[in-house]
Amino acid sequence: MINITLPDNSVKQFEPGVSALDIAKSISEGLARNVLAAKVNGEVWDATRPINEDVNLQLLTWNDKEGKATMWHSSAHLMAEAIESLYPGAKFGIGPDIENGFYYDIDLGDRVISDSDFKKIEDKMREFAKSKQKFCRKDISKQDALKYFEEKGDEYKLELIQDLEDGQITFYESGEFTDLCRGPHVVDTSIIKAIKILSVAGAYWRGDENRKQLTRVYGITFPKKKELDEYLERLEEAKKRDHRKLGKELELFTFSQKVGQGLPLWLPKGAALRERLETFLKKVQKTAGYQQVISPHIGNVELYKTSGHYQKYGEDSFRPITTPVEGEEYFLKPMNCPHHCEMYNHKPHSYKDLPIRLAEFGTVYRYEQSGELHGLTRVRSFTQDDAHIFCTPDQIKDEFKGVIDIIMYIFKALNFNEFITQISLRDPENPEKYIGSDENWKKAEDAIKEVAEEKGLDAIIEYGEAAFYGPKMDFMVKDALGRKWQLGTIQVDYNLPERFKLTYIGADNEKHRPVMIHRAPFGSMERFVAVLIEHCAGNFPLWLTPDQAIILPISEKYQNYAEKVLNLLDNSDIRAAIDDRSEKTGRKIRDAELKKIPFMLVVGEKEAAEGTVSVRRHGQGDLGTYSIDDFANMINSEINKMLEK
RNA sequence: GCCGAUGUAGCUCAGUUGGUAGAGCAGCUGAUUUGUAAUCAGCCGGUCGGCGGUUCGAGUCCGUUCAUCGGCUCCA
Repeated sequence: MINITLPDNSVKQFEPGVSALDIAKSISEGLARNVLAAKVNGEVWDATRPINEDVNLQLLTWNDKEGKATMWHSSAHLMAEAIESLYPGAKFGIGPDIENGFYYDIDLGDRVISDSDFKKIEDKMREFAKSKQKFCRKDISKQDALKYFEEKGDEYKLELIQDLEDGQITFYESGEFTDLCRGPHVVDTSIIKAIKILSVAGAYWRGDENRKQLTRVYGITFPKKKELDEYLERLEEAKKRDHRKLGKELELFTFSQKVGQGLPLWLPKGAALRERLETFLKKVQKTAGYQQVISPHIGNVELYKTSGHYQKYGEDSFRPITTPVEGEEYFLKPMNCPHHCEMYNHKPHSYKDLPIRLAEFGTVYRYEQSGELHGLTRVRSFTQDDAHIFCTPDQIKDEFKGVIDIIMYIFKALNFNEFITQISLRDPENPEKYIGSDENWKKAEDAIKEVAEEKGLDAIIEYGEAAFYGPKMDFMVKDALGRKWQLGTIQVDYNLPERFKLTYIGADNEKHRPVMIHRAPFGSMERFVAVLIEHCAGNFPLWLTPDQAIILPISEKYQNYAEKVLNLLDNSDIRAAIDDRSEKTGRKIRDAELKKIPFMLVVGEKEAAEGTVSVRRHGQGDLGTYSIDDFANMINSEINKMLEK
C-alpha cells in the first residue's frame, strides 16, 4: 500500500498504480467528473497516470490555475485534430495554453484560415469533444519519435525533437491526432463543452523574424457554456474601457491620416488633463531637488555619433534633416539623454554639486514599425517625463530611493494599486556583453535590490534583461485587455558618461566619471494617459478630470444664478461649466452622466433663493443640497486627501 | 515590416444576387421653460478611405495603395 497525503494533510492508503482519478472517485463521483489533472509532489500530472509511491496529492479542477491550463492545453490538441481533419497535410509547430485560452501554430501550406472558417473548426472540435476521446500518454524513443514525424513530413516537430533528450520524450494520442507533448492532459475530451475560436494571426516559427511565418489560431474553451458567455461578455466590457474609444468619446485626443500615423493630436480637454499631470509632477520634482531644463527637438548628427545611437539605430530612424550646408545633418531627437549630457558638460563640476538632476518633458520621435502603432500606447511622437541624474556610484542607492518615492506617490494619487515591478540585471553567464566595471555593476545591482526590499516592492528579478549600459527597474501596468505596458523606468547608465566624457572633480582633486540615471515615472505622457484612461474607465481622479462639475439650471430663469455659482466655484479653483441648453433636467443629467462629469449641480428656484446647489454625483445619484462653500470644501478636501504624501 | 480582418455622414451602424445611398444620435433652426438618465418638429450633412480596372452601369466584383483593429517581430 502507498500513502497519499491530501492538501488538508489527511493521509489515505491505496494500492500502488492507483491514479488521481481513482482517488477522486473514492472521495466522490462528482469530484471525479470535475478533475482535470493532479499535482503530484508539486508536479502536474495526468489524472489517469499511475502513482506508485507515497506522494502529496492535490486534485486539480477548473478552479485551479493548473487545472485550467491543462484543459486549455488539451483543447489546443483538440483544435489541432480538428484542423488536421479539415486541412489534411497541415504541419504543426507548438500549441500551448496561455493566460486566457490557447493557440496552435500551424503551417497550412498555400491555404489560409480566416474568421469565416472559425465556425467549421469549432463544429469539428465539438464533434470530436463529444466522442469522448481519451488522451493517452506514451513514452517513445527519440529514434521512433523522429521516424513518426519524418513519415508525417512535419519538419517543425522534427526540429523540436532534435533538441530533446532521448528517454524524456512522450507522445499524446487523442482520437486521430498524435502530438509530441510532455503533457499533462485531461482524461478525455468530453469535459470540453464550450468552444470558441477567437482569432488568427501570423507568428514567426520560434519567434524568429527570419524564419517562416506560421498561422497562429487562438481559442478558448470552458466546461460550461455559461462560463464562455460570461468570458465573452467580460471581453466586451473591457473593450468599452479601451482608451482609443474613450479618448474619442471624451474628446481627449485624435489622430489624422494627413498629419501622419502614430502622431497624436491632443485636443483641448486632453491637453489640459496632460498639463495638470505635468504640473503635478513638476511640483513633486521641484521638492525632490530636480531642475527643469529645455532642449530642442533636433540635434546634429555628431551628437548621435557621440552617443552611439547613430551607429546602432540610424537606419531605422526618421531620415536625417539636411540643410543648405553641404553634408550638414540633423536628426529628430529619439531621446533626451544626449542633450542633457551636453548640458552637464557646459561647465566643470565638483563632487559637491552632485547629484545634479535635470528634468524635461521632452518630446521625442521614433520611427516605430507601422504594425506596432497602437492608440496612445505606441506612437511615433511622444513626450517623456524624462530626467537624468548625474551622481557618484555611491549615490545610486539614495537616488533610486528618491525616484521610487516619486513613482509610488504618483501611483497612489492616481489609484494605481496593481502594478508589476521588474528589476533587470546582467546575464551572469555573459558579463562581457556589458559596458562598465564589474565593481560598479555589482554596486548598482545590489543597490537596486536593496532599495526594492527596503521599499517593500515585490519585484521580479530578471537576469540578462539589463541594457548593455546598465541595470534597471521598470514598473508595468496592465491595460483593459490584460496587455502589459511599461510605464515608469529607472535605468543606470555607465555608457553615456563615458562617451560624453562627463567628469567631476572629487575630494581628491582628481577627475572622476559620474554615473547617469535615466528615469521617467510616467514613462511617456501618451502611454501613461492611455493606461490611466483604461484603468479608471474614463472616470478620472477628481483632481485630474477635465470638468469637475457641471451646473444644470432648471430653466433659463436661473441662468444668472448658474453664472454666479460658476464664478464662486472658479474662486475655489473648481473647474465647472454650465449646461444652458433649453433641455429638461433629465436630459442634462443623462448627458452629464455619459460625459462622466463627477458632479452635477442642479439649480432652480429653491437653490437660487437659498444660495445653494443640489448635488448629484456621477454614478451615485442625488447627494442632497449643499451651500456652495460646503460643496467647494467637499471637493477640495477630497482632492487634498488623494494628493497626500 | 509580416499574417488575418475592417474601412459608408462628426459618432454608431443598415445597404438583398452590380441599377449612381439610408437610419438613430450629434449639429443647425424653431417651438417648449422644463426638478435628477433622452420634449417635439423641420433642416443641414456622404466624389461609400485613395487610385486604377471590369461593366451600358460599381458602395457592391477585381487589382493596388493608405489607414485602423487582432496578433507576430521590434521597442534606444
